[in-house]
Amino acid sequence: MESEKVLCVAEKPSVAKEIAKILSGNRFVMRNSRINYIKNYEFKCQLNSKEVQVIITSVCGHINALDFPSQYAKWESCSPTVLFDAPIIKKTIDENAECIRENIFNIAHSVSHLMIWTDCDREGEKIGSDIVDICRMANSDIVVSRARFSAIIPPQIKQAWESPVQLDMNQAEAVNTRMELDLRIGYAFTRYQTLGLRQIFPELGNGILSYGSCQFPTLGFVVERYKAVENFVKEKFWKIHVVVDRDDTIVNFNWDKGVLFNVNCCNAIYCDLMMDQPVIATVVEVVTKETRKYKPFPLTTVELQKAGCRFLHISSAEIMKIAEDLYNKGFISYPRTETDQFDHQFNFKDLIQAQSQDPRWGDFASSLLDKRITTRKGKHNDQAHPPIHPVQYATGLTGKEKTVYEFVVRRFLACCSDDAKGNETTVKIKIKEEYFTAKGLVITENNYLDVYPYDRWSDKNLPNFILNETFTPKECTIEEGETTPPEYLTEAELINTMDKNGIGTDATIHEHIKKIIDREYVEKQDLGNKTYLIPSNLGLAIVEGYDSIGFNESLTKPLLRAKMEQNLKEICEGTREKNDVLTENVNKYRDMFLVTHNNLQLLIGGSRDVGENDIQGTRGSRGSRGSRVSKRGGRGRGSRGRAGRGFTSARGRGRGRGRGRGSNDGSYDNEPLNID
DNA sequence: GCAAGGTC
Repeated sequence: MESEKVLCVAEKPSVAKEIAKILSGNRFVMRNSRINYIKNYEFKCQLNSKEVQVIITSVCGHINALDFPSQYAKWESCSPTVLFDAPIIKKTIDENAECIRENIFNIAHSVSHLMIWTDCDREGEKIGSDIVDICRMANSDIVVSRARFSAIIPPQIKQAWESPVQLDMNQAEAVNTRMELDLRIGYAFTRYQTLGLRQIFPELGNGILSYGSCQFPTLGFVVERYKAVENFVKEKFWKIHVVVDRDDTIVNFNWDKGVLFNVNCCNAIYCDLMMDQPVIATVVEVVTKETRKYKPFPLTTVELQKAGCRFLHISSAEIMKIAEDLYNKGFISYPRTETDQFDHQFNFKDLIQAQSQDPRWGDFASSLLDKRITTRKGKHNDQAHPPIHPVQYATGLTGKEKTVYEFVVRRFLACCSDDAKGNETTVKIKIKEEYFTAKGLVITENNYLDVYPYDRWSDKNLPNFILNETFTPKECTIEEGETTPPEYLTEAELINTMDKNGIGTDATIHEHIKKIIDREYVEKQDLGNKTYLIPSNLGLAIVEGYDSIGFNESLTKPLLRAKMEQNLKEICEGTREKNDVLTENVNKYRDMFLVTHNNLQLLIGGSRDVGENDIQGTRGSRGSRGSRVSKRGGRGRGSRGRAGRGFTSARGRGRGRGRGRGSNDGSYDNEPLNID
């Protein structure tokens, strides 16, 4: 009797290949599909002490997407509000996805079992459920199971093969919900904002003013920091500073009280200290203890992007492109991972060995080979991918690829090394009743710092002080200072903030940042030797406009997305139904849409005398920064006095044919939008 | 032409 056939489908080609290698012991037949990067791997394998025939293939991320039926495709075909309730259709993403579907469909005819090997996360369950649908269409009797693995290494994969579980349909439903909400809300607000603002500012041309539940909070973070800088009010402070000259070394002692914001208070203390001359300081504490500079955590996508901006001066979008290229060439591991801990069975030695031939870090790598490797363990594990690490020694790389590969290797070797160690000495002195402290550092072991130049730690020389000795300081002065404003947001900080607030995923954070730049809501500016993200007039005006409407839950803050995420989690946990969450969220956003529409004057001009001051008018002082609209020329005069027109739909009132009602009397007629 | 999420 012919043995049973099992079809295994992974989320991406590289995983299909790895699983095939592991389960077949590298003895498989590889067949092409109609897409050159999708391969089918065939071999025989034991399952429950029976021999089965296995075919492993993959999809390439999502197969299906949601869309509105074609009659809604034209922006003017309906009022944007209709999109909150319009029917939605499921379709194959593109022609490639169609070929991938066909490949699976054809194989499914001839197999009895289907095993899903997509990533073990929410999106993976959804992709898996789409694969099941395809296979059931071909073969309604197919027996379905799901492999659950926490890393693509032999023991985990073998374990997953032998003890499969069932797909988690709750998670798939959560993703279906997310897809539908993102589509409805994103399209409705985007069309509304775009068509409406184009009416008011024709110089926007064909520019799109998009709304998205991730891109708006991202923009919000940039604006929030910008305003914190602009609105910053300096405050003066005073402090007492002690300088000691010993053994030809100047030692600065910092006041334990830090700074005081009351000059009289500071003066009183200072006068008291200076009353008896000469001033006598007594050493009350000399302590030396071992200190460490911790080696880095294993590398995640978010950390790679932050490091790219900070150390390598490469934007997050570009570093992801480069990392994906390095991955596709087989030099580094999968670059989209949240995992910051290596599996305890991870094979470090072979990977370190491979690096030992390099003239730059080879000696360091060699020195690790006879040591026991321990790495720091972060708190994240996506159950699918290990931290980013080099998988092969690479030669012949140039430019930024070389830079990024070098970073990945050095980071990996740093993780495998030891913390840097040193001795920190603290000297505390007392003058009357005031205490002052100085610290020194002697580095005793560089360890990881030798291979990881991106971190800095340096010796700080401190001469000898003896407990209870007394001396007269060289100087004891009162100093005035003032608080300094925060800096504008850097891309690395933005990535961090998005990550912490759950805006976007490791694979999409950089896309959202790129999007708000492409939309000209935000621009990059070099100040000094750093690059900052600064909102354009347009970005600032939109955020201020929405914020001035005063929603309970701001469209430009992360909380709204967080609540949606919480609802999705409830679907995953089985405590809420998809339709329940859909209805609640669609209603919520529809309400916000209507409130927006009823407060157009606030959106387009804030509460600042709409009709007289347009957005440019209120932002005039910042015009020199080269905003979207001013760059396109003539926004100032051209749009002045037009803002009061309010949002109007393009339909029924073509551009330039407006009747101009409501433009100067502050009244708004919302009817023309046709939002019914 | 619009979203966010996968991935090549």
